[in-house]
Amino acid sequence: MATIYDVAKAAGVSPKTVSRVMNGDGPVSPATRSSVRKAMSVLGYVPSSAARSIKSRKSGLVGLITGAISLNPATSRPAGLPDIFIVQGIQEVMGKSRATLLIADTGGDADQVPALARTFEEHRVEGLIYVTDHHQEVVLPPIAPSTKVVLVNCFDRQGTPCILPDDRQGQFDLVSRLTAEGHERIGFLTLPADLVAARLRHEGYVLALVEADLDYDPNLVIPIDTADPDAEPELLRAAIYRLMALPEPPSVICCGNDRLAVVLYGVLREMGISIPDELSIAGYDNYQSLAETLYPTLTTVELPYRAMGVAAANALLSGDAPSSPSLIQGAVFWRQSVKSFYAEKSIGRMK
Amino acid sequence: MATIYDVAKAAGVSPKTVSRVMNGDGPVSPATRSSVRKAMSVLGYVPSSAARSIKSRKSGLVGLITGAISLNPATSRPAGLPDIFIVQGIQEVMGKSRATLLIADTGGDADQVPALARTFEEHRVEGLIYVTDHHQEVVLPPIAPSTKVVLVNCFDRQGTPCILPDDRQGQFDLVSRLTAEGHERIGFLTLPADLVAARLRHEGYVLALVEADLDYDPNLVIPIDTADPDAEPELLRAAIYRLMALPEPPSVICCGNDRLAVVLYGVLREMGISIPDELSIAGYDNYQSLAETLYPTLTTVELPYRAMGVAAANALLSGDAPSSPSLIQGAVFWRQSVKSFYAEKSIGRMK
DNA sequence: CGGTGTCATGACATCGGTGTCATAAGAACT
DNA sequence: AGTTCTTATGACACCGATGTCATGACACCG
Repeated sequence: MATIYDVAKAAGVSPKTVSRVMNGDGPVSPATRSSVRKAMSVLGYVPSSAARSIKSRKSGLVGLITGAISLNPATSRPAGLPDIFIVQGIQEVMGKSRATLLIADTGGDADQVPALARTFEEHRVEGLIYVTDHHQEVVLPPIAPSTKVVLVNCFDRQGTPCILPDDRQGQFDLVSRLTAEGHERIGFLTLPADLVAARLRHEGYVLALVEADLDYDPNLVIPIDTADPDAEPELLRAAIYRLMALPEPPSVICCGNDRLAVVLYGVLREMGISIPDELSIAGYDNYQSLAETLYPTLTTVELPYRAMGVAAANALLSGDAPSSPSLIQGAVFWRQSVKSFYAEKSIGRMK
Repeated sequence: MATIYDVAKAAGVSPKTVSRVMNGDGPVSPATRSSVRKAMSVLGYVPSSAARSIKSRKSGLVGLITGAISLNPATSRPAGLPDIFIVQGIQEVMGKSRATLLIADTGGDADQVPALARTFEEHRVEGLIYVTDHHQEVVLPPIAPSTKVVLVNCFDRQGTPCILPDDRQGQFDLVSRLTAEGHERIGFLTLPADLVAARLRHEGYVLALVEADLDYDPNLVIPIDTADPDAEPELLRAAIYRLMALPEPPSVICCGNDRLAVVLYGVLREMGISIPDELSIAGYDNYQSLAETLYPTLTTVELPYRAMGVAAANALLSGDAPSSPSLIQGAVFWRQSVKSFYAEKSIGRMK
């Protein structure tokens, strides 16, 4: 591969002059410039970013650590959501900047993270983004303090800047919308309580009930163990029996996430309960390929992954990473699976 | 950031000795070794890969150009398939090697490719993988001949090493399986003929008929224009009418891809035709999140994207990139949407 | 016409490592 | 004891770019 010296020799000038032509530094006469340009193209010269970054102390690289690529939910069942959208958001911003994105995938193994972070440090990345597949606490390996770090979908105890989905607000918005449509008995099939998202969404659920001046009935809230997907239909069936056997059964059921809602669709079909005429269903995540494909389409709350990625990349590039967690709002997507309770009642009367 | 000189000074040795400790080059006394190690950890020393690669001429980087991240089909409708699986396969192999993967996303804009390739050359990548979202011909920008290039899901006229799905064989296998199950009238809703995959799959279809000693009836083959997704249901409806109005209507319909099959499901539901009792359906791609979610689950041919990614990465790492296109086989996934024609007949008799 | 400023260019040092070769201290051998 | 071989280590140049400073050629100005 040709070097700057080869170009200089070919053009009959000094290496420094070639450098000037490339970077537009000092003044260069038009004649010299064109002969240098010619020499560069003849030799197929491409400057070495390694040599460059040695002096300038700037690599132009941003590192991204994720499991999103290997753990794409379409392949591996138990995985979380399409966190690949976070990567998309990051990419979208990085593509517009000068930075080159260095992506490392953990392959689902968190033990890989220190080694990957180390590799990034060797490449002198100017920023490091760490993305997890679900909202959780993490412990970062030691990283040079000069490297700016942004966490996405996770947080640590050191107060590293982080971008998080506003799960509490999301569930609050959904439930508020349900109450506004007349629903008063709102079932909630929550995710296991050890998940951060589950706790926050439950808080949002409670807050929305309070705001609507409705009582919180613990009988309406049933945690579903999602550890074993094969067991889910059975768990859901049992949960639905319990809910529908209540003196005042729910008119709508919120699922901890969209995937659970899909399974619930199947269970309800088997049980002969029609959605949304007999029971409305809502999910969480706006797992689009599910929510829009289902019949009826699923009302759900967006997990704003793409926006989170964008926020993370911007935080890194702008340099002023927020010191406190940055909560990103997700919109409620209102689709066919939820019917206004008023409508439901009137249809009931018309029968 | 600490340099090798800082470490040397702290340990009271020469930089070269520090280098020896890191790389296990020459002999180092145990005492010296431990004091160097200590100095390294105290200073938090991380060697600079830029400085290193200048002399060694090895960057340890592999570049990947793709649109898979930004063009994920779950977000943008008209896009192709989850080519992200190709990236997964590549990642899977790279993660096990020493190489670091540099990923650049075109954002769907092919004009970006030369610029991205250039950036990679500046980083002196040791290999370059170019992935497209569907089987097609491409034109590569000029790339230094020393850089090994592998194309995935695409090919060029220069005979650059490439990894392709064996579309012909895949369709052949599917149709052969159908004929083995007794189907003799096999409809085929093909993709537009300007797609490479469409041509190859059609060839496979014809070959399978020949092998089964069945006539090729052009009335059974209808190309569907997929340019405007909103128009698809109408096109499919018309196609189904035509097919079912034939003197001998098909007992099974092969769709150009799984997405088309999904739309067809909806159309058939509307038309009151049940799958697979009245008509069997097969797709192509094994777009898993669709094929397994649909009711009934969809029989289809796998587009072996992950395996293609693995093959590409291995070709690069092993160095002996195949000179001729490497065709990767995809398996037939036999699911509920196709019924044996014998079974169909017998049920018909039982009525 | 000499002094000053601008333009175009090059010499040289430097970034942070590594390859080459030299060298000093013992150990081993004659 | 002198020679040779090994072991442990350092001095120095070099990879390919860029920052600093110097220099020569003119142009401009009073």
